[in-house]
Amino acid sequence: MANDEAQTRIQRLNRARILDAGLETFSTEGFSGATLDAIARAAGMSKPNVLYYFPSKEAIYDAILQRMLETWLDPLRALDAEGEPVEELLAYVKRKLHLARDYPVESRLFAGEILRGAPNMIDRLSGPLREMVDMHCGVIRAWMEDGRIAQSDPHHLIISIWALTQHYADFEVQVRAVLGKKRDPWAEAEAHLEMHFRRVLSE
Amino acid sequence: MANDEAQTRIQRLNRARILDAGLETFSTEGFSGATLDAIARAAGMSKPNVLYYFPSKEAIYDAILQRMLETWLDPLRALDAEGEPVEELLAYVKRKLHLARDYPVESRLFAGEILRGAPNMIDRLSGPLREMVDMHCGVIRAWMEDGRIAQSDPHHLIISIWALTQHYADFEVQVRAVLGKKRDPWAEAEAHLEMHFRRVLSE
DNA sequence: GCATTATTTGACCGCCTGGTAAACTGGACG
DNA sequence: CGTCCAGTTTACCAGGCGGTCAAATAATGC
Repeated sequence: MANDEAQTRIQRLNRARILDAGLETFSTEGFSGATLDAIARAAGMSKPNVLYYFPSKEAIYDAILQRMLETWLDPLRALDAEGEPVEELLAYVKRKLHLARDYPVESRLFAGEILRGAPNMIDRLSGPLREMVDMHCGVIRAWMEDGRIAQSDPHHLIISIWALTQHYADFEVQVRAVLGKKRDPWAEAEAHLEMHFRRVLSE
Repeated sequence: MANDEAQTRIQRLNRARILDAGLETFSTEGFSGATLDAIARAAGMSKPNVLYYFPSKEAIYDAILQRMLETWLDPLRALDAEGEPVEELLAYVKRKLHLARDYPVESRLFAGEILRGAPNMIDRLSGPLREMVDMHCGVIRAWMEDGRIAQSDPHHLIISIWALTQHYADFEVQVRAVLGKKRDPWAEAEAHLEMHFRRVLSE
């Protein structure tokens, strides 16, 4: 038998196709609403073939969450302690907003999982994610103590960035409904958030 | 036959019990994940009895959404144009935050419906809700033109209030995971948001 | 009391679901 | 050619789903 690591070209391809199809399906239908048939159809293969690559529906879901957290959150790791604080944080907001804009599907899947109480993700939240946030908070707190940005709770500052950027992706229908059809939510959001956080951060 | 309006005491009671049970079930399981059996069990009656009061699962869901929007959003209608602008808006933030804190189930159901693209709510979003928001924006815009609060886009200001307050309810698991077990998200959120918006609104 | 109507339920149906078994395909290697 | 095996599919199953029906039970009006 092949060992764990060995994967043929076709295996990698089909696994990826299933994960892509599942991402789309789970994010729009929810975990219960998504059916294996729908995922298989979206992946362009038969249902048993899907189950040839993954042991169960939940295994697909878990694999999607894992892949997402590994790749999706990557641009958020950097927060340069040596940079100019305000510009550094505004760049962070911008990166996060673009992440939400360019990967709304991932954003919604993430939101859906958390809405349900994060049954398949809670350990990653209080593990890796929390460490990342705590690291950021260390940098931010230092900036605050040096008087380079306004004082506030670093954790809640991060939370507010996440809340505002995610909102434009997750609640896009509501945002569009409230703004009307002729406006461009994402462009406006970028301008508004820059000004918004400039005020929040300025001493 | 009884006309449309006539409802016996027991009808009102049981309809309400079903809506309460459905609210709980739908918000934690999602529309597809919630089963009529689960709703019936939560309401303390048999499944056919539930379907005696509502023609279908979706009818229950719609009725819940309607009741929710009518009662849940009520405290947000008021925005006194005669009051002191900053305090008026901070009071609005506080009301919205307490709404999220005291009715997290409603908040999550609302969020879940919007995540899915608001298939059963889109008309209410672009109708009544939008009118309410536009009204608020009128008051806010007047305040800005009088130079009583800082200039920004009123719609996005409202959106930012909604985003930040909803986030603490809808993403409560994540907030708790990031903050750690010993902290009190809601108390901290209230303090942080007051300071946050004071800065955003101050000239 | 009785008749009538409103409410409740157990039994049931057809459909769809996640998942399985076994057979089939096509290329690699001898 | 035949063997082998990763990859794929057809046929299928047991259980759960939303929903129906007819019969039983409680209220209600007289």
